[in-house]
Amino acid sequence: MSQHRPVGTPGRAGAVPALPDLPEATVARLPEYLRALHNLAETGNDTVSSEELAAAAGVNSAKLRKDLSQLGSYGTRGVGYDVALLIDQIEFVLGLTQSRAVALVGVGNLGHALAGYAGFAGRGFRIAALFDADPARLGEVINGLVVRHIDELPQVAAEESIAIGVIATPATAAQSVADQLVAAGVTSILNFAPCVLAVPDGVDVRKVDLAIELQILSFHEHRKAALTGLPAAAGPAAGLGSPNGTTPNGTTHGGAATAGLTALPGGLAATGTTEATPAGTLRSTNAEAVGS
Amino acid sequence: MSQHRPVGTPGRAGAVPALPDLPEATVARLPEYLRALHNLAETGNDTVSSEELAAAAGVNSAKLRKDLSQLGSYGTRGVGYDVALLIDQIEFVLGLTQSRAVALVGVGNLGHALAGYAGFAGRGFRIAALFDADPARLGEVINGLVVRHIDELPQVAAEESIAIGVIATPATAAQSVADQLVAAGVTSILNFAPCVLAVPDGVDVRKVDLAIELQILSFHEHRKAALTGLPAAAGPAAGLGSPNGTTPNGTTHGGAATAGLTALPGGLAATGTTEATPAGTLRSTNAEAVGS
DNA sequence: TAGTGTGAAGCGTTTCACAGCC
DNA sequence: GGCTGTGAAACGCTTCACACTA
Repeated sequence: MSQHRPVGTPGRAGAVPALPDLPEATVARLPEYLRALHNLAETGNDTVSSEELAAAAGVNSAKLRKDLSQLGSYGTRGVGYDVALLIDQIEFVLGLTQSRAVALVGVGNLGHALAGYAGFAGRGFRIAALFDADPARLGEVINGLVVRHIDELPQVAAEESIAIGVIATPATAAQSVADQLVAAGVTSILNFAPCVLAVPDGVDVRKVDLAIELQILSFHEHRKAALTGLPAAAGPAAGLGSPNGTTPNGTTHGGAATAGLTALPGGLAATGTTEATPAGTLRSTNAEAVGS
Repeated sequence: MSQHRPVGTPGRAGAVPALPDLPEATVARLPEYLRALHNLAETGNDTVSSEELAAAAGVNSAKLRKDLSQLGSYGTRGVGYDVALLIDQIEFVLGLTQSRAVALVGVGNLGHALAGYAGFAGRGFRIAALFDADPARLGEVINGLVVRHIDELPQVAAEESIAIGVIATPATAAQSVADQLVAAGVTSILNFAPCVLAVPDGVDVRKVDLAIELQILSFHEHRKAALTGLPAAAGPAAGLGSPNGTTPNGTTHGGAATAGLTALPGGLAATGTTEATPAGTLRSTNAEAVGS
């Protein structure tokens, strides 16, 4: 494996060269590397060492090198990585050489924010259509897009070649929306509703749940309080030790944070693609929601 | 370890009994179990088997049992778990017996949505204060709270005993905000800005980045397309196989999804608490933002 | 009989340390 | 000399399978 196949030549997607079987953990970090690389490129850097890039992405250099080597990366010993080249490589692997059309369902509180989010276009995504079931919201124009009824999803999805859907509805509606997305040909779903979705094989689901993120932080607060013997939050940064120490668990206190999971009882926060359950089963009904 | 210490008696937090050293992966799943349990309680269930609860939470029963046994759980062989008791246990471990005050910084697009999010109160959190640096936004009332200038953070944090901060500002402002939060005594941060934060030891950071979530989904789309030989998205659900099959990687296609990481180049999506970098270093400057 | 609790095996990920190359 | 690429060790998490118990 001294020269792992380059993963395919960036530039034209279409020849679709064999994609390597990247570890999920690596895939999850590539976007972070990509962001760091774009920053470096903007500040005029042509090359980076694994040490520098790792610092910018919040990981250690060994991990970064191993991740990049999985791509059959183009580093130069004694020098580092070519920033522009690496950007192309990663964008190719992530399938970002084409702009992907995304359907957003649920234009409530959160849905509005997502629809207005500027960070998509620059990252390879285009919100192609907005949907909702609430008649009161239909016709509303958000960021230049009209809110359509969810029944129009099949046609629009076909017209716009939509393969990715975002669910920002209340939990009660999420499963039904997921079913409709799948029926319309969507094969990847980002779910902001606080519930578990059952989808057929071949469909990827990622969950983002804010409340769960906060609850995980709460656990650590609780632990810290238990350790110091203080019941509540202490005053301004009292005994903060030396910068960055890594806890056995991988949970790092201090330093740049990155890693873990999430899910929120009525909110946001993200988990990866995983686990299987008897599809069609469970249809949890959580009152509070994110969207409308 | 036939009878792992019960983790402490739920009810009064203050005696602060020794919290067990839970694996991060377990901690990240507890909130999901909790949500599932609340759903079950609402539908009148008094007890659940590991099989049922696992299905409702989107994990397999072995994992669930192992997780709950870490808490020194109160299951009954041949019967299952007492729903109410388990809820108490998990809420205690997560430190949710008290309502935690949260400071939200950045009331732009996303910040607004978060401030108006109803799912907090019911989950043990209370947004106690809103901050922004933009003079145009000061004084604005969102959901009953006035937007204050970030300079007021120290006083307010002390008055309200705020230990958790949420950053929903542009990436350019995030590090500075984090520094101010830490200086005000905040020891847990949920970061929605697409950048790596450097914080002192003892402070936990979790990152939520929507664009990264989408990019991870994009990778899977890319892979699926490469496998089927189709360049773009196929039409409506064509050859979807049997429900739920688990891929070697842990990445599951189909079935309920949960797990992984996230981070978004200008957006949302969550990662866990982790990794360390030379604190104080890097201060990436990413143009596009989330908040104002 | 039904279902929890848990050693032990299996896997994936992280970290180490260094060979190899520029 | 400096830095990448990578075997191999270490670690943590997941899954299995079954002893144990209500």
